[in-house]
Amino acid sequence: MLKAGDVVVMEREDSASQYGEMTSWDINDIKLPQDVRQIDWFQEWPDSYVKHIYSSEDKNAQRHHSSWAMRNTNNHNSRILKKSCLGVVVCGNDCSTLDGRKIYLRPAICDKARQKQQRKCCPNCNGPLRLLSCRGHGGYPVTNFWRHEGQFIFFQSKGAHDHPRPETKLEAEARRSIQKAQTAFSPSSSRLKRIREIESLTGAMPTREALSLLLSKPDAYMLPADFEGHLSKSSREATLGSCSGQQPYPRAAGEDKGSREGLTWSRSLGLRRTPSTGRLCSSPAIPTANPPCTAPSSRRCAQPSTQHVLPMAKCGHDPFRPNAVPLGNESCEGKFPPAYSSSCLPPLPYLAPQGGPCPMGSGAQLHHQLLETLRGSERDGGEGRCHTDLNYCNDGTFFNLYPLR
DNA sequence: GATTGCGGGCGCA
DNA sequence: TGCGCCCGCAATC
Repeated sequence: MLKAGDVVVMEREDSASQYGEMTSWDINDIKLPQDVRQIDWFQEWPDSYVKHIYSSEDKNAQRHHSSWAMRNTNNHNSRILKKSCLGVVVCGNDCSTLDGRKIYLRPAICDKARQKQQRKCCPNCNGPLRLLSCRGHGGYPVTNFWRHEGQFIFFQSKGAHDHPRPETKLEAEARRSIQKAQTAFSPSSSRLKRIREIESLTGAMPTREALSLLLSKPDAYMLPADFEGHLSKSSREATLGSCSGQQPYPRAAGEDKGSREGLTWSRSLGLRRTPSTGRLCSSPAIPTANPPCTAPSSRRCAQPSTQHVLPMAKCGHDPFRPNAVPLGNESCEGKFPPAYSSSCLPPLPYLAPQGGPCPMGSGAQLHHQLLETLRGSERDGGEGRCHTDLNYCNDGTFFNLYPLR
C-alpha cells in the first residue's frame, strides 16, 4: 500500500492535476494505467474536464468526497461510480447581505431532503429558496466518475460547473446543527425562564452568570452537548480525513486553487477581521437592515446563523470564476496556515447577530467569560477532547459561531 | 433524519 | 448502447 515516502513520488507541483490531465486514460477504459508515477493531492473542488489519480488510501477519495453537492447517479456500471452535480441553492429574491454577500446553500443530496429544503426560507431575507441546477456539461449536470483500480482511485470530471460553489458539507452540517440548537434553546428555553424566575423571586439583580446569559444570546451559545459533540466530531473527521491520514497531504498549491478558494470563502464566512485590529469585522457583516428583502429582521435573526454567504464585490470574487481569486489575499483569507483546507478546519458559518450594532467591547468581555467557561468544561471533559475548538475561540472564530450582542 | 452506494427501470438520441 | 433521471432499498452516521 502506498504511504508517504513510498515509491510513488508525490511531487508538490503547482499542478497536481497536470499528470492526470496529460494522461490519455479515460475512466471507461477497460484497463487503466497502473504504472502511475505520481498521484494527485485530493481535490475538494474539481472543476472542468479534469482527471486525477489518488492513492487508494486517501480517505477523501475513498469516500468519493467532493465539496460540490454531488448525488449518486446510476450508470449501470458497478465498477464506476458516477455522481452528478446538484448545483446550488440560492435565494429566490437574490438577496445580499449588507456587505454584498450572496446566499449559496448546499443542496441536500437526498431528493426528499432537497424538496424539504426548498420549502424552507432564505436564512438572510426569509425569501424563497431556489435550486440553481448545474448545467455545466452540455446542458446537463457536471458528472464525476470514481473508479477503484488496484492501488489507485481514478477520478474524472466532465463539465465545468456553471454556478457558484455551495457551502461545504461541513458548513451545511454546522448550519443544521446550529439551527437545531437555536430551535432547542429558543428564548422561551427553560434556562432563561429559570433565570427570570430567580430574578422575580429574589428581586435581586441577576448574577454575573445570569447577566451573561441575558445580555448575550443564551440560546446562541448554550448549546446542547450533542451539538458540541457534533462540531468536535466534524473537526476530528475532517482532520483525520484530510490532514492526518497516512499521507501527510499538504495541498498542491496551484492545482488546489479550488480548495484554496473554498477555503477562502469559508474563511470569509467566519473569520472576517478588521484589518487593523485583527479582530472580527463585525459591522459590515451584520445585516442590520436588508433593503432588497422585506422580511422582518427578527426573522432573520431568529435563524441567523449560518447562512453561507460568499464575498462578491468586496473581495472581487466572481463566484462563477472562483479560481481567479488571488491567493493569499489577506483581506479575504483567514489566518490559517495554507496547508489547512476547509475540510481540515470545519468551516464556520457566519452568524448574523440580531439587529443593531454589536457591542464589541462588552461582547469581548462576555466572550472571554464564555471562553473561560468552555475552558473549564474542556478541562472537565478530559484529555481526549479535540482542542481545535478552543483554538477557534482564540482565533476569534467563536465569535461568529456564538455571536454576542 | 440525512447521506451514500447500489440497482431496477424508463425515456431519449 | 450510452446517457440522464427517477425511484426504492439498505447500510451508515
